[in-house]
Amino acid sequence: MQSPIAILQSHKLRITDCRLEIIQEFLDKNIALSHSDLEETLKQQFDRVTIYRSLKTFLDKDLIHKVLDDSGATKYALCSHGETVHDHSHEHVHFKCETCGETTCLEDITLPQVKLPAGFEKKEMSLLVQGVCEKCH
Amino acid sequence: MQSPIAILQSHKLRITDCRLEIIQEFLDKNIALSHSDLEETLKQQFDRVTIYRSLKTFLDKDLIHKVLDDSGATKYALCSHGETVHDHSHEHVHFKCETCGETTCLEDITLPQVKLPAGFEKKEMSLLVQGVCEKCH
DNA sequence: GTTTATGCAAATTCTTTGCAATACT
DNA sequence: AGTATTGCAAAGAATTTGCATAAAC
Repeated sequence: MQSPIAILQSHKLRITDCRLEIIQEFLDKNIALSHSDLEETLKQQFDRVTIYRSLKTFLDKDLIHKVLDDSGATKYALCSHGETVHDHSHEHVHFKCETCGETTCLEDITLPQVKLPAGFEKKEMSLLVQGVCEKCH
Repeated sequence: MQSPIAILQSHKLRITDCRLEIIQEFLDKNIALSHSDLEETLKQQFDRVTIYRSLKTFLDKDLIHKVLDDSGATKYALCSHGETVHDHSHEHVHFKCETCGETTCLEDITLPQVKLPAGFEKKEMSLLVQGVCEKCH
């Protein structure tokens, strides 16, 4: 299905060890990851800066997106697990477990229309639900 | 209505200049503020650390809450502007303007019920809408 | 008078930048 | 070969901690 190499190629990015491992980690874990999460878990040891720059590049190329988090940590997740890259789901729904701290994407949930006050233009919506996940019950 | 002194007293907190000014700033601006926002705008010059600790104390006492932000900055807003301190506090709806960067609370909007997958327990929900506010149009 | 908050110094963590060396296409 | 990425050093934010002084109750 989705291989790290294919993902990089489809975003016209050069294939490097660091990038491959980061993407692999996102695919494996399937939860939102922060820079320090990656720094700790990547098998190979990469420079902190390299990981920062990889994340920035991925953000710029819409390969990952930021996931809201209340802890102050900046977390990221892969965009559109499926194939539709252009579809640009500007709606993000995530669940963060207060016990284990893991943030997962709730794929199936669609956000209702929100009617904003006059003069406000909506471009993007993110819903973060916090509670306890099934693993921690 | 809501005076900084009354707010501190009702939360059983000592009344100090720094705390009063921080609360006054939240009341005046009525937008989510970060530590550095406060550091820049408070009339009196307080130590960075004092502001950090005031915010932490306010968080602990549920006088303020964190407001989600994609920029990495940790922002805060007063809890329950009105008097109703009951259940509504567990739903936050905010609008962040991509142009001016200001985050405002959308009081009137109520979040729809979200049905989580089995095993997930919901405790809190935060919706962040991003776009352009009326001032920036 | 006791308790709590403040200011200062300093330590940590988080993130960015410049530059030469290296790897990718 | 030419361009982009990496690693290293170092700078700059953001946040936390310890301790003596000062302020609040």
